[in-house]
Amino acid sequence: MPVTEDTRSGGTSAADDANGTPEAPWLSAEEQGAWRTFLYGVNLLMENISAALEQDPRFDLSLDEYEILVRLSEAPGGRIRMSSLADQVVHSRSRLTHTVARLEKRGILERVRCTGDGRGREAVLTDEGMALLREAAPVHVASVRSHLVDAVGTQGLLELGQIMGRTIPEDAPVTRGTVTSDVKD
Amino acid sequence: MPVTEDTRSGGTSAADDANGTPEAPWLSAEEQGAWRTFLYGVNLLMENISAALEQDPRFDLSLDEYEILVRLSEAPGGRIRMSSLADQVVHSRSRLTHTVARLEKRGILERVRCTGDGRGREAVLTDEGMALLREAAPVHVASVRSHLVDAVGTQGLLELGQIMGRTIPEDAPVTRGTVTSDVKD
DNA sequence: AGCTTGTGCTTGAAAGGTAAACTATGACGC
DNA sequence: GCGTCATAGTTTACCTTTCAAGCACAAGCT
Repeated sequence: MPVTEDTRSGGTSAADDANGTPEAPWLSAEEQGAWRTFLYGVNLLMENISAALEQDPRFDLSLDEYEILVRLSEAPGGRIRMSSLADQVVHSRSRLTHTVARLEKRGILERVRCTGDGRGREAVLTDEGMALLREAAPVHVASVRSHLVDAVGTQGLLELGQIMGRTIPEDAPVTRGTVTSDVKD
Repeated sequence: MPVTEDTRSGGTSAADDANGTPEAPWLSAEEQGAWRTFLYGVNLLMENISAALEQDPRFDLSLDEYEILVRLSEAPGGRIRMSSLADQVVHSRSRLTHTVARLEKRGILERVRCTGDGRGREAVLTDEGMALLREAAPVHVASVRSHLVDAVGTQGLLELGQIMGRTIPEDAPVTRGTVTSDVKD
């Protein structure tokens, strides 16, 4: 006896009837199925893509750590302020502090004071970090290809980016720039 | 100086030139942007949707725990074998053991021996668990609506499901059934 | 029966993540 | 310049996940 199932036939899931309660606007069976598939697919995809990077003994980088390196490598001067970096990779500040501390211990990046604002810190990619990233990048890209692009095609990937882009608020950090150029909707 | 950027103009990212090395078939700028947006969007979305459930003091359920309850509630007899459940929610066996142990301690489910195979265990949803799920479901659905469906529309959601479905292998557990019924591609 | 191998799940320690308190700096009012 | 408040990061304690054994039952062999 499913809990999250809508009984209304195919419908557009309108706001609920006019009694007082803020009644649950359930998802239609179709929506529900799509959401489940999406969630399962994303979980599996992330699992696979993380694994590709982690299992390679040359790196010892999680996908999250890799993302940090990528962001840094693309930033001017290879440096980004901690809080901004945290937002970009969607981590709590605390989590970023821990992760960056580990990476710093490995010599992959450094932390320096912000000039002009003594409170802030910037993470700066070291040459070793850059070298590691250069080694890891092809492996990562290959796994994105094999697990995602090969399955859904370039068009599918562009659509995924296009649609997910619509969930991202206007004032979100970075990313939105390169979203879509000439995808015909 | 970006590491993961393709220099070839707009291109279709063909397999590489004929020298020996398994050269990295980079992503085009478009693909790259889409992947980034997708990744960022998914991270943010999961963050938001988890938070909605976790912040409600009535439940104290992570999204992963919630997913476990949903799967159980939909299974015949409210029971699923541990390994199958692990696959369905994309957790390691160890992780599922720990999580289920915690849920069991809270009286939300029970673990019983499989009849016929003494090695296996089944997780069984208790009445309390079912009650909790019934309470939590509307909250979860509401957050999926507000963070995803309201942003991308029903059509967008169906497309997400459709496309992500293509990344899921044939022999994957469950989910694939309800993927799409009459989405025109 | 008695081994050996395989499978299903659990355990326990270490690594990683979360949440709340804490430190250090800057900003503002007076 | 001094008190208050806000902001940026870090620290600490606790909880969760991972990783590498480990235990229990099943299955096959001889």
